[in-house]
Amino acid sequence: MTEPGTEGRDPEVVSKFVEGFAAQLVEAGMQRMPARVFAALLSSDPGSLTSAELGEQLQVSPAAVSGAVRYLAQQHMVAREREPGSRRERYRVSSNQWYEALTNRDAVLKRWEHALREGVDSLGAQTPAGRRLSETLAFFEFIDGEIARMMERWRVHRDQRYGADGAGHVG
Amino acid sequence: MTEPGTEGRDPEVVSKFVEGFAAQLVEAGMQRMPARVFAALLSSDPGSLTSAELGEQLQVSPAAVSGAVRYLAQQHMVAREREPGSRRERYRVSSNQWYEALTNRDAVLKRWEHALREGVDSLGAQTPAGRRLSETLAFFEFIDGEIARMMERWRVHRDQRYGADGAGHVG
DNA sequence: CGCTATCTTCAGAAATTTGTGAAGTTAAGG
DNA sequence: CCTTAACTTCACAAATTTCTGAAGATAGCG
Repeated sequence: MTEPGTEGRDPEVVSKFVEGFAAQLVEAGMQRMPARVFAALLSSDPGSLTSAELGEQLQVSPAAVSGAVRYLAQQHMVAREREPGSRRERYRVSSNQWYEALTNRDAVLKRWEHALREGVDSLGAQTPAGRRLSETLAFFEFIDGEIARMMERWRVHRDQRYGADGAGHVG
Repeated sequence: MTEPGTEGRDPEVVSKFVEGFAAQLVEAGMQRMPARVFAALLSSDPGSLTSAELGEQLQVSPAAVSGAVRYLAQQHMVAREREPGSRRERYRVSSNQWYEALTNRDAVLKRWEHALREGVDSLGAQTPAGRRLSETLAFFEFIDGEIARMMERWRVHRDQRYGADGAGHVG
């Protein structure tokens, strides 16, 4: 029987999930390497891996890992942490990671809204096109506010389920 | 010589919005040509253009328009309509289009959820990794339900703003 | 101080994606 | 039916993206 540590897992089973889930992310628009790295981290037992471990598991160069991790960090999809007393770095995900990423997603929405406002101004608020842009803008503004409230509800929901202090959940 | 749908408008102003907004969509992960076509439709006065009009405005071949429109139709981002008494086709957007597209987005979420469930099963629900996947799955299931209710609230909000029968808004 | 483990950057090869011209298909109109 | 306008498909060329190996930078450790 296998220990509940990283060592006792069937690498092929893990790899099958990693590649399958990554493929779904790719299909939804994510770049391939970031998707694979994220899936690998998500399905690791400690929730974090080093650059070397990622490179070995995914069979890619350190450079590829470096690029993917930089991208993921920018998107708030992974946290980088320095291992104390070592020059190694660990890349970490939590089960909460999508919440974090989505929360920081509204920067994109804000830019869309800005572009739409410019469009309304330059095409004329009274033109048919201007009105369409304006209504589209209203939708995004609505969504914007809703997402914030939705995330707050998720926090409550999760705390009820896993405990308000986070004890007993994976992190 | 003004094109239908661009009468009295400064093509350069229109183009500036189209390319700017398309660039934002591209940055968020959308393919370039679909993004440009969508932006062009959104900022047209009639809310619809023919293949030829799109090709001319964006300076691309009919083949490129065809490909972009097929993609957009699959994503529920444009509607195709046959012009009666003509062999021409019109591609249409409404200010409501993002609502439509987002509503149909949950097919993606469902596939993610499916992949995560497989992961929980194959890695073991009692392992740390399995628990993390399980909690991630719970988040998506929560989001799933929330989005449906959010869209219903948008419908109500929009009807209050523009009238329940849709009169007076751009379509 | 060097030594070396570790990550990052960079130029270029390889793979993928994207857009074109041309041929193919479909259907309106005579 | 035949012609022809209009969209679609396809093979290929061009542009872009992605990944690698190698060189470079950084920082712990002796």
